[in-house]
Parts: sequence; C-alpha cells; structure tokens
Amino acid sequence: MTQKAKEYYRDNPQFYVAVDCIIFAFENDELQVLLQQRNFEPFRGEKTLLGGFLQDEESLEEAAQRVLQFHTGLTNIYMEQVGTFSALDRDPGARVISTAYYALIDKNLYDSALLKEYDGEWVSTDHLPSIHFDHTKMIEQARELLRRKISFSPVGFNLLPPSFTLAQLQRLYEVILGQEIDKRNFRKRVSEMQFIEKTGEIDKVSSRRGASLFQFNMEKYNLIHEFKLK
Amino acid sequence: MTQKAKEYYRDNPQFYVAVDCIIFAFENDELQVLLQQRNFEPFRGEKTLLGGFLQDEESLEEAAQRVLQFHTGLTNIYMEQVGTFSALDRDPGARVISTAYYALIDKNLYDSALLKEYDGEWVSTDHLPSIHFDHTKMIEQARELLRRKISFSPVGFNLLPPSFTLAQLQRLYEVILGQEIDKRNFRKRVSEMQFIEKTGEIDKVSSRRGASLFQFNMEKYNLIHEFKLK
DNA sequence: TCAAAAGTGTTAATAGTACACCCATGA
DNA sequence: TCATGGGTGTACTATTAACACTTTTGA
Repeated sequence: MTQKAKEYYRDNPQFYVAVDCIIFAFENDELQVLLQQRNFEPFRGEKTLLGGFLQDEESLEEAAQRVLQFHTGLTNIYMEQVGTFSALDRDPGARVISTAYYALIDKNLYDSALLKEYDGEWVSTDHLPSIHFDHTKMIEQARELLRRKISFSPVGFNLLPPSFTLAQLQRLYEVILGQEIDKRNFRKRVSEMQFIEKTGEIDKVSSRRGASLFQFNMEKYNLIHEFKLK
Repeated sequence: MTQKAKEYYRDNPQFYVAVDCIIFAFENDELQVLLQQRNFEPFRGEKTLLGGFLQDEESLEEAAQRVLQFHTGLTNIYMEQVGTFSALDRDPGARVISTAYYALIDKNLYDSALLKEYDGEWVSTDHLPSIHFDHTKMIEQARELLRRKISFSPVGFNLLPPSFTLAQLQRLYEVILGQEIDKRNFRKRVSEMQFIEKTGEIDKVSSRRGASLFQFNMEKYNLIHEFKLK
C-alpha cells in the first residue's frame, strides 16, 4: 500500500465494535427473550442483552453466532441483523458501536445449565423489565422485524420443536403478530402449504383427544417457495 | 470507572467504522444512484459509493448526513439504515466495518457543481457498472428495502419535486416496484389518499394538454396515517 | 358424563384487477 | 387536423373474513 493509502485510514479514529443478540424463544404462549442479570462491571446489577465485542478475525455475523453459542450451546441458528446502534452516550464506559442480531431458537434444545453461569433469565417480550443501554429499543426493533418477516417467510418454525401441533403453530403466530387468528381460516391456509406435513404421530400431552403432529419440510418449501400464513 | 470495567473494554480490538451512502434520485424514468469515480488511493480508478469514516463525536446517522451534505449540499434528507457489512476481506487496505444508509433526494435541489470536485456520476440502478468492495450488494439491499418501504409508507415523494404530476408519481412507482401499474387503478388509489392534493397549478411542460400538479401534504398524512399505493 | 381441545366448509364482504374511450392542446 | 399525453368508471375475479357444531378421550 502506498503512503497516501495508509494515511487514508490512519487519520481516522477506531472504535470498539460489539454485537448484541436478541435471542427469542417461544414458551407458555409467550415470545421470550434471553437477558443477563449482570453481576460484574461495568453496569453491575443491570439487565442487558447477551453481547460481546467483535474480534479481529471474525465478521459481525460470526461474532453473533459465537455469542449465541457461548450462552446457549447452539450453533447454526437462524439469525438476522436488526441494525447498528451508535449513539454517543449509548455506553457511558466507552464509545461502542453495536450491531444487534435476533436469533430464533427452540427452547427444548438449548443448554439451560449455562444460564446459571452468567445469570441468564428468560423474560416475556410483553412485559419487558427495565433494561440497560439502548437494549429495549433493540428488542422492540427485532420484534417488529420478526413480525414482518414471519408473514411471508417460514422462519417461525425455528421457534418450535421439529414436530408441533397446529394449535401450537397458531398460537405462535398469534403471539408474534399480536392478534387472534380464526382457527378454521388458519388451518385452511396451513393445508395449502404442502411443506407443512403431518408426521403421522399424535401428541397426547396437550389434549385428551390428541392432536396430529406436523413438521416443516424445508426441501419441499425450497421447491415451492411461496409462503403465507396470515 | 473501576479497573475491572476499564479492562472490559481495553482487552478488545478496535476498528475503523465507516458509512456508505446509497444516494437515490429519480430522473428520466430511472432510479439512479450517485457513485464516485475514484482518482485517489486506495482503489484509484474504481467506482464506489460515497462514504466516509465515522468520527469521534458523531453517530452513524450523523456521519451519513455529513457525507451526504458534503457530496450534494443537502441537509435534513430522508435516510434509512440498510445494514452493516463486516466481511474480513471487504476492504483489503484495512479492516473496516461499514454501515450503509440510503438517502432519497430531489435531483432538482442538489448542488450538481459538487460532482466535478469528486468525480461523481449518476448511474441507473438497472444497469449498474462494476463497483468496488461490497457496494453492489449494498445498493441491491437498499433498492429492495426501498421497494418494500414505498408500498406502505409515503417515502417516494422525497424523490420528486414538491409538486408533481400523477404520471410522474406513477412512473416512480413503476420503476421502483419494477412492474407496470394500471393508470386508472393507480389514480383511483391516489384519489383515496386525501393527503395527495391538487395544487391548482397545471404543468405545461410534460404534455400539450397540461397535467394537474399535486403535492404531498405531510400534516394531513400524519393525521390519517394510512397509506397504500399499489 | 362432562370438560377440554381437535377438527372441519360455506357464505359474505372486501380488495384487487382488467379494460377503452374521450379530452385538450400545440405543432 | 392530428399526435400526444391527460383524464375518467364499471364489471369481474380473487382473496380474506366471519361464523358453529361434532368428535374424542381421560379424569
């Protein structure tokens, strides 16, 4: 590189760059998000999202996956970038630019033993506690992005176990969209989506009568590539 | 801050942070974007978006507005964050994390004399030339974001002069959505949006007969807050 | 036997799409 | 007078929304 080119960069300041993960899960008819009750400085005693600093040899996406794996044990998880937050006062300890990602996990699969190690806790997105930094805004933006996405893309299945009842799927949509859905209309639409298929198994836990279990068939979806549930 | 808290930051690397602006304008029935033909290092001879490095006392949004003002003379312009790009090899000169913003400007208002100073040039988004870095991806993502946004939010007016004909407005939508729109259906929908109002003036430039000029009334829109053109 | 959730079709309302001709004007 | 773009309404189609009862089973 020429001297000129070096100066092009060198004359500019550098910043800490972080990622914050909005880890969503679905349980008890609630969309939940994983927070950390910090027992270390800075911001001891505050609740925050799970985050980490970007390192030299990774992209933001990789950093977010790393943070996610560290806190849940999960890899190869569906994530989407929410946005980058850069207000001057967003972190009083230092100037930190932070990119938020949301992740959708199946709460049955993550390593819940890890929670104790970092004081993790699941909270409902309907009644968020007081959260530090601009993390509340990140969660709200992520929730809104998810709301839009779920209407025309089959990402919701990431929040459910591999097989699920239609009642579960409907409640997931109702919770994320924030509106009730007519049961018959919903089931009609599901039956039109040929990539949501009966497994043949019956779930006897949720009701006396038992409900058919369904699964999302990714291969079929990729062939059809048309999606709309509500 | 305690020693512990200081270390929390200090053990992590820092990065150059940049903004890249996708400056859109509408002319000749084309959605155009402003590029720079670089005649300086690094990457002399390449075409790039207009960008700049984040400075200590500004947010990313402010940096993007600064870059925009420097290259167009315009302030208080509609901008939206597109996303943040962080691939390890995206800038071979140094590790740079870059956040893209798109801006919508009225090409009649910007200072075109500035173009000469930095070798700026407008290109159609339909036939993008070869562009350096990941800037092509940024433009495509911005275009897609704009496409979605324009269907349910009145941002398109930022690309038009304060008063415009319905033919102009329709062509803007056709170009951004990439599909033809039926004239009568389009005008029907416009007439339902009471915040798109006749100015009473007639434009005699575009046709012999003359076409009514319309304007977007932001105050009325804010009261009604319902929008859909196609 | 009954409470609780599963499962199932039809009709009405709304929204979206297709379509063709006359008008006013300047060259 | 004619070429050019401006302006207008109706009928059809597709999509979405509303709605109620029967089934199964374990407690």
